[in-house]
Amino acid sequence: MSSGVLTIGDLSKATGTKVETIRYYERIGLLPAPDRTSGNYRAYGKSDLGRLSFIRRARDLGFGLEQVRELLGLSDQKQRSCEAVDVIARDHLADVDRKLADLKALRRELDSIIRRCGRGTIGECRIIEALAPIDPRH
Amino acid sequence: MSSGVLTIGDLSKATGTKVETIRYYERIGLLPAPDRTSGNYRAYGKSDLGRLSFIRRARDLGFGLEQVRELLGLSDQKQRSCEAVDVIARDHLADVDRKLADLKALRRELDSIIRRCGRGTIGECRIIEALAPIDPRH
DNA sequence: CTGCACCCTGTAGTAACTACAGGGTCAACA
DNA sequence: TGTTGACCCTGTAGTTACTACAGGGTGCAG
Repeated sequence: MSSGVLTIGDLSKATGTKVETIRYYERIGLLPAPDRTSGNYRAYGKSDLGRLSFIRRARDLGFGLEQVRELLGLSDQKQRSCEAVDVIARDHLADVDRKLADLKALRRELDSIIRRCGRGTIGECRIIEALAPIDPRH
Repeated sequence: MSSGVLTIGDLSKATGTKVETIRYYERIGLLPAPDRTSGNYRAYGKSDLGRLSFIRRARDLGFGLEQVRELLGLSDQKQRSCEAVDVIARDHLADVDRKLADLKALRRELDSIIRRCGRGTIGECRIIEALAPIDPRH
């Protein structure tokens, strides 16, 4: 495969995405169906690489596929849709902050359990009682 | 339903868990099968509430169901040597620390997106380009 | 010309729920 | 007493975001 043409395997290696996942993204319309070679192989270009990189990165940041689709749509129509992107990102940030706080709390609890445990107070490892406040969230 | 007995709906409300999810947890053995009333309703107690609270909290923090199962095992096997418990707990602590680092990094990214996007001049929003570096991760 | 790595389609499996369908139970209210 | 209406039951099938085959074709190196 010469010049700027990439196989699905090239895309896979370049982005760290499994080949099956790339085909899946095509199936659900996140990636456009590429041209085919004479042997029916998918022939990708540079723009496909960029688009897939974006998808992977957004997924890595915890955006759902529908959110990614929305973000891609916003960038496809090169209008001033910055506000919409901002809303999506802010929404996600709030979620991350909540998880961060919870995780810090869990870390503290786990750490104190380890300290109690290490000192040999057998039978006092009450992890559930420590970690399951009756306080319901959501 | 009088005294300390809770219906599945009570548990659902108290923990923010869907009724179907509670039954699912029972099916896969995360929650013990509770006693039944004369009308075949599930009758839960306080300890079930605590256990479910813990499961939800751990799930919310990104632990998989198998990890949750292991964490629950920490508290169930109280007669176990403290040293063994300590090893498992430390392992989970490492896991928590990794998640914390990931989330912090994610938070930074999102925050920078929002700052560039929300405050930036409309029409200079290059979020998609910013999010899709040719640099492949993983 | 024969391996072998790679590609193709299609289907089915995974985790962790979530949503019905079709029916039973229970407390309240007229 | 009867009848709503909210709640419960089991069982099955759908969802999200992949992942893993099965069964077969392509392309290049030796």
